Amino acid sequence: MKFQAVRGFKDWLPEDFFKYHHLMEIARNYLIRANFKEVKIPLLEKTELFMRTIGEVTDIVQKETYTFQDRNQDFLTLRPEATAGICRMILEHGLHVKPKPLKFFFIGPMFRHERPQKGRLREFYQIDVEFLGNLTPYYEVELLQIALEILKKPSNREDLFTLEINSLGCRECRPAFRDYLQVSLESERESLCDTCKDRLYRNPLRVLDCKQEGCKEVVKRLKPISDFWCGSCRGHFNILTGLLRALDRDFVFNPFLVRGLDYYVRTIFEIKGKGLGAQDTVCAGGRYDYLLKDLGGPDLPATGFAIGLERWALSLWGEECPEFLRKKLRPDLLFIPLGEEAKKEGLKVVSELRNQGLRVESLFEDKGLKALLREADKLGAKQVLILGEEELKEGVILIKDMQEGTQQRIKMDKLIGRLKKEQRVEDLSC
RNA sequence: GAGGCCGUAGCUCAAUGGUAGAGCACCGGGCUGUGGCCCCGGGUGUUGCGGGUUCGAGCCCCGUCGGCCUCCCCA
Repeated sequence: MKFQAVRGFKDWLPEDFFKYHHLMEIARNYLIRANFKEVKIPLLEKTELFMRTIGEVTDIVQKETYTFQDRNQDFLTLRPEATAGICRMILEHGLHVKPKPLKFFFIGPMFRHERPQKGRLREFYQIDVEFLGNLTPYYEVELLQIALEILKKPSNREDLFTLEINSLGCRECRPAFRDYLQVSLESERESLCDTCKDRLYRNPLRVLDCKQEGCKEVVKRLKPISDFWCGSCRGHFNILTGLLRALDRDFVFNPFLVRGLDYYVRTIFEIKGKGLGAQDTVCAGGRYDYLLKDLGGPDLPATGFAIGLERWALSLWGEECPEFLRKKLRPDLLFIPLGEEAKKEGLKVVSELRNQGLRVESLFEDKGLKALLREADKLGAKQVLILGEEELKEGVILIKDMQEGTQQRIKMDKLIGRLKKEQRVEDLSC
């Protein structure tokens, strides 16, 4: 084969499409019910936007973006996440003056140049949800509930997902923790891995997230970030977790949870899926209270999360396409004409049936009825319409139920009424 | 970006360094007015690609591309 898809980029075959579309629709419907508004942002932004928001020294910006110069020599970057673009959109269109809270969601592909493995692609879809406004813990818990409800909806199983939560503190209290980290890590510098030695100066919080044994040992002896929370952050977090408990929502307080994007402050969280291997974060998010202001906008607290579509599907069904979705690949009706006249008439019939909302496949083949029925069987058609010379003459058509094996002849002009009554054409989209 | 394992037909997988195979799928026929079953026939292939070693390479070596796993990072 001469050409193959670019590494880490995947085709969606029909089974995949049904799978992903099904999940996107579940998320979309749920978010609309919570009165979030769907938006679309461009695939590309000026590179500068991502450097300013995600952070210049983050891994994402330093080594994972698809960045290039266009014909005007402008530096452009394929979006590695959606929050930056949404904030830009809000400010560019002055949406921040509209009544609060602002609630948006966006579904689309993101791009990161990482080494592909299970659950990690270079082009992957995110369901991105953003909430901007006067952020009380109630709103935050509401948002967490939305994430959890969406994730469990397709399977109705909550046990597939676990919520981990932490607070990074605000701009008042985080510097103290950062200083403490730097000082105490400095004294144990020799036990740290090379990347962490580097992180010590550039982004010490990330050492907390390191998986190297040596670093983990050091981290274990540190005081948790919660010791440094200011009164306001502490109070906020306690109310939030209290609400979760009152709602019987399971969660794990993980004081070592950090995020890879610099704009996060205060509450952050990850939802991990089962059976996913190393890449098990299905959903992640948190607050970015200062982001809008840093971009020259108003002081507007905000929070959001993103669900990784492919990972979500993996956690639910593995690589498989579940039977209930596979079924939807099959046509309800298959039209089989016999002879040239029947084919001509058939063009009218199938068109009319489709206009009435029925899902119809046609087989304009020069084969015998036996062969055509065999095709019908392979296609999994529920019912077959047979139109031959005899039927044409009499103005009738045959309806054969493939499962029952029964067959009826019916007047052409009564066909549509009859089918509409019988067939409950549900959601044809997916 | 680093390390390990892997790459044979559309799919799942065989083949001691000695003529590339099986099952499923697919195509044609038995079968031009009634499917599922059955029977017959067909291998559909640049063994990922490019070099090298060898009388001879799917097998050994090097490179490369791709996949999986781990690190890293995150959705």
